Amino acid sequence: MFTATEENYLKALFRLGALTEGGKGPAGTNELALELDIRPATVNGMLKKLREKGLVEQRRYGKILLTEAGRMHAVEVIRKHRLWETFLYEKLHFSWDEVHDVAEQLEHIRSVNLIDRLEEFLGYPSVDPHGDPIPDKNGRMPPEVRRTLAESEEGHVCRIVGVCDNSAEFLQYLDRLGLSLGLKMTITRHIPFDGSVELESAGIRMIITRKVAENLLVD
Amino acid sequence: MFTATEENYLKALFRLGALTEGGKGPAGTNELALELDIRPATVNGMLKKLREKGLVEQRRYGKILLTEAGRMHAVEVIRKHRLWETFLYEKLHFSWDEVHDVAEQLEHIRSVNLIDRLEEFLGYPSVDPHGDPIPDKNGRMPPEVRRTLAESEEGHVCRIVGVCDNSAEFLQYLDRLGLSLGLKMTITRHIPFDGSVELESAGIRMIITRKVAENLLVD
DNA sequence: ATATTTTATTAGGACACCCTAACTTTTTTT
DNA sequence: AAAAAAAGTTAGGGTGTCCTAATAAAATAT
Repeated sequence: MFTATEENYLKALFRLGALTEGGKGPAGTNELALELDIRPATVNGMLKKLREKGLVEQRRYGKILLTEAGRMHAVEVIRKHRLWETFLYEKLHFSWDEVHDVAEQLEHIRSVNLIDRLEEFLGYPSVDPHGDPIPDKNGRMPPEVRRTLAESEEGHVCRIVGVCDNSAEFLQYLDRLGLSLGLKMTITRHIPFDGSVELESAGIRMIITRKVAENLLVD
Repeated sequence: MFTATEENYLKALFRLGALTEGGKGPAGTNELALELDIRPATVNGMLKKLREKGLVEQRRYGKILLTEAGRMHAVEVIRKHRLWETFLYEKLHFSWDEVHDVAEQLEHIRSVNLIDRLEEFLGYPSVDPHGDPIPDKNGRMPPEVRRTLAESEEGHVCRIVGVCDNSAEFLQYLDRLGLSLGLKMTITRHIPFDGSVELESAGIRMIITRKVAENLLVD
């Protein structure tokens, strides 16, 4: 049906919010090229193909929008990616920052049954190891409740459910801080001076910077 | 390192026994083309590339031999294929005849850790769902004890551990006969007239043809 | 409103992998 | 040993995905 390359274009467009409703609004050729790390001229050619396949709408010199078919398939690929990430993390004990690159390959495996059976095997998870929601087989995203640690109230007991920044740099830094997915903690204090957050977890007290707090999602 | 296409060529050569020691001996361009369902002219070009990469040895108009590097990589791909097949069969409950096509894609996923972690997760299996041995991470095949049902002695109690013929046609036929991997049975009688084998399993008596018996591996 | 900058597109080329048709070399048959 | 058959190779194309360089259109700044 679709090549791995085409799927990557759709996924990137979805990430950029190339949807009519909500999101950051429609994307342009250059923006997409930047996201994919592919030259605009190449992207331009590929967009022609995606238009002809009815996955994308775009007028000459105009912005790019995913069609309903395009959006559906993008979500399908995202679903595969997140389920594979969950598998790698939970079953094969990959670390938080290792899962992405492998999932990037696994998401393109074509099989009628594979992904639904994987989902069943994993026990129908609703979020991946980064805390991102996993769409169901009909393309529906579970309702997302994203509150960052920075927004959480003092005295609140919560659990890390995800991150905003998915870079290996950030994820490795979290590991060094001893912060990992699922970690339960108490927010001891918000420090007004620089926005740092003081918290306590497993008897250990620590202070994390505002920037880290803003990139940690909690329940 | 290697493309999926190159890996498929190496795998096919290994299957054809393009090794100095043992096997069916070296393969030719046409034979390889037939195995891969690719035209000889195309195969010829690809062989040039594999020669330049040091994976294959071949003189003009001569037979093809895998080099040590070529053999090692072929075995690595076979290892991946068989471990994925085991995963699909045991964990995701794919049927015997469904696993191959998906494993054919999964075997090309590139990752330093993935396959070793998968192997650990599966508990270091020594054979795949078809009864074929799974090479270890150093490329060594476990000793293969392949006895077919046709060669088994009367009165012997054994278990189906694999098949010789991997075609979907055969595997589906086995399903219809109620024969599946791991099935325990007693060989009641060898019928000299046509080579049929009478057996008993879970209180049910059945007769299978010589051809089927020759394609069933037992322990 | 014109000049500048940004964005989109076209033109022309490269590489991987596949094809058919024609040709050459080797092997087999007679 | 010559003819026929089989196996291997070369020539010339096609598609998919990428590139750089040049050009055209749109958006922004002056």
